[in-house]
Amino acid sequence: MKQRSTRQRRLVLDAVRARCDHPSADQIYTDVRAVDDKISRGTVYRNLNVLEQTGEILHVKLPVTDRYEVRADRHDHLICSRCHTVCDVPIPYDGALDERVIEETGYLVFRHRLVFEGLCPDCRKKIDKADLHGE
Amino acid sequence: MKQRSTRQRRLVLDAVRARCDHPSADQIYTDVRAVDDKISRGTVYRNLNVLEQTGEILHVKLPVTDRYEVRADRHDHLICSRCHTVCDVPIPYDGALDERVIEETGYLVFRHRLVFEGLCPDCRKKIDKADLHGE
DNA sequence: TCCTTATTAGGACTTATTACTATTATTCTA
DNA sequence: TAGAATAATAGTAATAAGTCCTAATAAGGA
Repeated sequence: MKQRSTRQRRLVLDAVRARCDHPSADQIYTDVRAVDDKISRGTVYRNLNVLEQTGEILHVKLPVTDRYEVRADRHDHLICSRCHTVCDVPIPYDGALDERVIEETGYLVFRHRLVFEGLCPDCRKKIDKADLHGE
Repeated sequence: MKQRSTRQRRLVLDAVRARCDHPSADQIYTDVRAVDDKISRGTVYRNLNVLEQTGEILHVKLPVTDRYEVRADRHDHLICSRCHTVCDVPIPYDGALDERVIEETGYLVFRHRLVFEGLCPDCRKKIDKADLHGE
């Protein structure tokens, strides 16, 4: 089952690369449709999975919905509870945590997913303003 | 909008308390239906949300689906990729991580969610056996 | 160029969850 | 303790995110 290079697959990869944020499958679908309005939803989902398998993109599973990004190395994420913007955390992935859990539990641990929840600087400002107005 | 104590709400809380694992909303729905086959899905979902708001139960958002449990303190989770069993990690919640991310990013961080992915001891055994048989 | 088969479009389907609406029942107050 | 106000309910429809299916298409090796 050797993989073929199709126009649709390239479009999906380009779409993920073109975004600097962490788009959802549906956002990628929308972007790709803007270039080719014949591409089907199933094709986009399947290719996102394929590209994840080959390591070309990263599949970030968030507490809410799945997101994708181009970075292939492991790292943690930060999501704003108000505007739902996602960003990477500038602290390295801590593999020692996985080792520690293996020792403590007897599980075989592949990896962990660490997501911080909070408010981004923009939303903090907006909420402070709203407070002044008695909301 | 003061909250009322209803039979259905108590049933939902009892159902979460009765389980030692991390049931999904649908599992709770099934359990509650076994006691009262008139309770509606919407009521179960709504009450799980209400009980989370009041702090009576904990809402654990996993990379896959949402789960609930009675423990009200923060802690991390471990999910088996094969049988999807969830368990608590016997390592304390690290609040210092949140502080560190606040300093590094300018976000206001409420909390983090840390989920380890791996294989539970049972599934490890089963997979080892399967290997011996050349699967 | 031709053949094999991976991949596709398009739609049906599934699963988890929320929204809607008329009805019921809890709790406050007289 | 009865009656009123309204929170909560059952039941169902609707939505969202993603998977599955099938006949048609096209990539890429011989």
